[in-house]
Amino acid sequence: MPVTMLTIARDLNISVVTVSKVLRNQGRISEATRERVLRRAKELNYQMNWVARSLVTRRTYTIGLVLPEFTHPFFAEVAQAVAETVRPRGYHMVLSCFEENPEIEENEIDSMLARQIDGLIIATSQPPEHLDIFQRIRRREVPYVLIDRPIIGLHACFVGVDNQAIGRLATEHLIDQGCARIAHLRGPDARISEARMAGYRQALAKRGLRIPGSYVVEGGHRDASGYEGMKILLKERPLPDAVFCFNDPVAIGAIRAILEAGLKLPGDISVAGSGNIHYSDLLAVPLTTVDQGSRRIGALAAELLMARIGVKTSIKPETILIPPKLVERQSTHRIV
Amino acid sequence: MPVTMLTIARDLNISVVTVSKVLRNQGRISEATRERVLRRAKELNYQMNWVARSLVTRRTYTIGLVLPEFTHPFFAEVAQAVAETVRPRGYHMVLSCFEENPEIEENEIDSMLARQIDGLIIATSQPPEHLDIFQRIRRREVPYVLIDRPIIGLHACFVGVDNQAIGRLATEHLIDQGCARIAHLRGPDARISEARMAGYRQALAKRGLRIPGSYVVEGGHRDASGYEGMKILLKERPLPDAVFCFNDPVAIGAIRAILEAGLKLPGDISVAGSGNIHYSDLLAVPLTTVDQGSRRIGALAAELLMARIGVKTSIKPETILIPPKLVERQSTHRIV
DNA sequence: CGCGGCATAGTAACCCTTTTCAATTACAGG
DNA sequence: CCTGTAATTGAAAAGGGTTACTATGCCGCG
Repeated sequence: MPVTMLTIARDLNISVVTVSKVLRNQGRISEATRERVLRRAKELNYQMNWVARSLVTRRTYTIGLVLPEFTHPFFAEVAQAVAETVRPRGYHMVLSCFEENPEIEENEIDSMLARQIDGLIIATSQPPEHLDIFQRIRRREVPYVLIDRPIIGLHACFVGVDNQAIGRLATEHLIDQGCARIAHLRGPDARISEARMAGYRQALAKRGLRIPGSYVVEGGHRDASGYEGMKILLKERPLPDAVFCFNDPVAIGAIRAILEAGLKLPGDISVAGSGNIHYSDLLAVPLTTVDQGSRRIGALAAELLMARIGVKTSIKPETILIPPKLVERQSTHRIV
Repeated sequence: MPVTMLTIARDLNISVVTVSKVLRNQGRISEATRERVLRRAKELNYQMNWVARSLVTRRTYTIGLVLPEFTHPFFAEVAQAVAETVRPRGYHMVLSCFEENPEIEENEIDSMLARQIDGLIIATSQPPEHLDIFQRIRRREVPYVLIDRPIIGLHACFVGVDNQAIGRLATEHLIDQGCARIAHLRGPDARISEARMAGYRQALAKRGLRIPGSYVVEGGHRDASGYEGMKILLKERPLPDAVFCFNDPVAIGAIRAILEAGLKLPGDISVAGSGNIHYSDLLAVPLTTVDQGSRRIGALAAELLMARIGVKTSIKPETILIPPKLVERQSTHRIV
């Protein structure tokens, strides 16, 4: 019932091969038949069956984007950038969200591989001791690039932000504002969180500041854990005069806790986050943050991936670190 | 090179048909061969080629989600809900973002159809006079459900919020708070925006309030146009004492304009939005808004679609209107 | 007149799986 | 020993394209 190349071929008393060649603009075809084919195709409203084509060409013109969640503005922006980069080149993007669950992530990737996607962009949650899935990707010879969360020792492309620089940038800024008792609400136990904390410590060391160990509180990556973490910090004596937060949601949670405690912000405590999420300039207190260039990460990752699709010679993996940029707002204004 | 059913079949000296049957748990197969096949498949790490399967079954187990943008929190939440609903049923989601451009939307949908997706969820930008694309979808007999933006007269499933109720709810709330000069920053010229305005007018009429026509300002759907629109409203005399905004981003823009003008919020002017986007309780002034149940919209649309995939008897289109819920926050607190 | 060369069209095989239906085997019953 | 039935297995044909190679016709040229 659906119109295929065979329909056109029979109508015109030619072979499907000729139709195929015309439709792909490939091979020597006389102008006359080319036009007949094109016209009939339009009349019948012929649409290529990409599944059939994919079966033989082994290209689906579809890439997979695997993210922990979309509702986090950072990932939403990455996704949009990837989609926009990839669309003009005729690629589709299948999107999967694994809710920070490594098993779901693994299954989704396997399932994408089974569907023969041409490439993968992944913000992985795999622990460093369980990297099977990447071997499986490699065995299939599907190019992939990691974003946001690097895995050291994995011979793979990576596009992300320089997390240590984020920690340095934010902390130095707080020091520059006159803060001396700078606490840190760190993220979940993972590479990123550690890098940011390393930057934090580095900045403190460079400026000769010593901070009690209890000033660093481990938490999650959402506002709820920022709220809880800040409540712990608020019991510290002496009270910190600044907090560098793992990311903006955590900072937002922290701000809520601070304001609830009746403290002034800025004034009693300054807060800096990271991510520069949309609307962070419209919060209760406009948030000083570090921009991670989420759109650039998405666009660059997509371009890197495109460049690797279809080239047999496995090029050397590439790592792109986007330098972060401080965005100064009210939450860290100097108290005069 | 890749391991296929044929690889397994040859290894075991049986036919691919048998392998296929085992792998699908279908047809009568002796326990002995079933186990041999399963074991060999695991040994070889066999992965089904879904493209090949799709070609014959005409099912890709992939649905398309077509949105104007992901960075808008509403759509991000919808997307996440769709993904989570669809994943446990073995479906993938290809996501496309058309940047409010009807032509891109059309192309993307066509291209998804060519890739044989099993169903579509669309937040369309097509003008009511140009509905070709929906005919094309229908001709392919691909089920689809519209979300967020209905098209009257199009015999199609729809899941969205009751926009008129949103306008009523927000406006009545403002009236209850003692406001009498209630302005409206309406959205772009489209059905949604009109419905919300209709609800706004309805509430005013019901309470016997008359409002000058200049109190309604047309704009876009982003914070920038809320900012501009509010600046226009601020020139009105008498000054409005409340604004019902098309959505939260517009409300956020309006708040910025109000605060910049040195007015008190709430106090001089109350602001209500719609959407209840993540973080709207953490804004400079926590925003009273109307929750649109974005997650429910995504989940219900996905379920509706799933229910229609694979059933030949084209069921009657269904319309689900989610009743909105008022979320009261500081931006409309009664001034005592 | 025969041959090489070019432009165009077509044949057959293949991509990997499912589906339909026929073939084979085993076994019970007459 | 023959027949009928049930349980397994397999052969062949899709499904809609692409690819490599072959066939055809026409031309100019030695």
